[in-house]
Amino acid sequence: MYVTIPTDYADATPIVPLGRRGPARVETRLKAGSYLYYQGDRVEWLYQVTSGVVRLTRLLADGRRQVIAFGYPGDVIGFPAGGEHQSDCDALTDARLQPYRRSCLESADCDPVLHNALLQAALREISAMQDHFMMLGRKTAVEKVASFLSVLSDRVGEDLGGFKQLKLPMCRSDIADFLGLTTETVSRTFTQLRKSKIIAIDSIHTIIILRPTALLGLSSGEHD
Amino acid sequence: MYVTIPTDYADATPIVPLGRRGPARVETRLKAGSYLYYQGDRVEWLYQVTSGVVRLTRLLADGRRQVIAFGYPGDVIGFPAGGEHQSDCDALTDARLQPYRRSCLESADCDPVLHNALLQAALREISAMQDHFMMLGRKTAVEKVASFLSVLSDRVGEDLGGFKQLKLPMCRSDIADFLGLTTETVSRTFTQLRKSKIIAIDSIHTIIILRPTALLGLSSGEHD
DNA sequence: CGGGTTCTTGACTATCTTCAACGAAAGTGG
DNA sequence: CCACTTTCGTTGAAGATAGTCAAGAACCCG
Repeated sequence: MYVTIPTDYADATPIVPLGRRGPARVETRLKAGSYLYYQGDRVEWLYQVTSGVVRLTRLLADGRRQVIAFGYPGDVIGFPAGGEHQSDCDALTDARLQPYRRSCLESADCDPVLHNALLQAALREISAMQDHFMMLGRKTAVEKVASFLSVLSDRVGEDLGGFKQLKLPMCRSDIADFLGLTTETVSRTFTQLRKSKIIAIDSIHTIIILRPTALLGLSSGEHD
Repeated sequence: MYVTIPTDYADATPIVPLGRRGPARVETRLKAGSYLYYQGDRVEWLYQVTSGVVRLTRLLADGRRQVIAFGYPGDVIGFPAGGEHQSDCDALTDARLQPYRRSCLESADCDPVLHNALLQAALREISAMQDHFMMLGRKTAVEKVASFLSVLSDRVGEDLGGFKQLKLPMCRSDIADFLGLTTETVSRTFTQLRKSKIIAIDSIHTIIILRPTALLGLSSGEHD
């Protein structure tokens, strides 16, 4: 998932219809912290996250890291290029994933409906990544963090007596590497949002959105 | 094209085999400055650039702009999401483009070879965009500009008695909006590279790469 | 309870942006 | 064809945003 400006996630995350013809599908289970694949691995499978959260990362030679995306339920991950995985993937929480053969994306032979669903997922991915370009290239720290929280709370926030509660399974440095910031800046920005009563920090990994409209405003450049 | 770290463009830009079965294909001609499509337009066609250079852009409400990509010969542009174009596209130079029906991407019925070629182009696009994330999120101004020039000269530089000459059809603000910088910073970085004898600026839109290895070094974080 | 990791905060710094001015290049109309 | 205007690129000075370095607090896990 590319957390940018809110989009219609009802559209964005249809549950892919399962192919009827393939061999029996076994859901993959992944423990928190374990890797699903590494950059350079040959791609045999794509996956749709069915529960839990995974993290896609890339490394630069000198250790700088970019978190490419977080994979939430409904997201399809593992699109190949040149037959190889383009990032590392590991689990932030225990996760379950539905695997699909790479061949189902690359040819319609095995199941036309599934083929098309995977293709549409790839096209949505391209569009979402374009949004993320704007985020990385043109937004300030506050705008980035506000966008991040805003989109996540729309997508996976839990209603909590008028407010929305948001669990963040990733650590601050993951958020930083996703948004192109440092952990310190992320932390300071959280504090700033807390002090202006836009969010409350229930625990390090649990945020409560007090004023969603204000948060949304900040995410697109309104001041204060 | 996403100008990031050099990749193997021999692989990256195969000329898509033309479908044999479709109706006669007419090449689209586009004059410099004219638009091919706008964000929100319904997608009828994808295009492969056959000559010239096009520019894909997105705008934020307050006028901030992100150049998503430059389309050079071989690049496929116009991937749809939700049936709509996700960016504006206009021509930086007179350009010719080979159109392909959107249906050829979305179904293998019309021409399986073409369908697969377009699909592979979409997958390469995803991978290239991931590289560009690293560029936007984690690189300094010098690294960004050096990467930009390095990749472009590999891909479209012309040999010139030992050196490589590079024509830049885009203006400084296009480069800035592509790299997530300001025009002033781009301009200053060009000057800096010129003063360290790594490039020469023949005219505003013509660069000569004097020390490609040094440029490549800068693009991945070597100092000086 | 203790040790290690993660998060927060502070002080300082660097990089990049902003604002402004000027020169060069390109487009326009007489 | 030339003067005029406009746009684009470069440069300088000043300022702001985010990064770096460092220390302490909070949290987690055995």
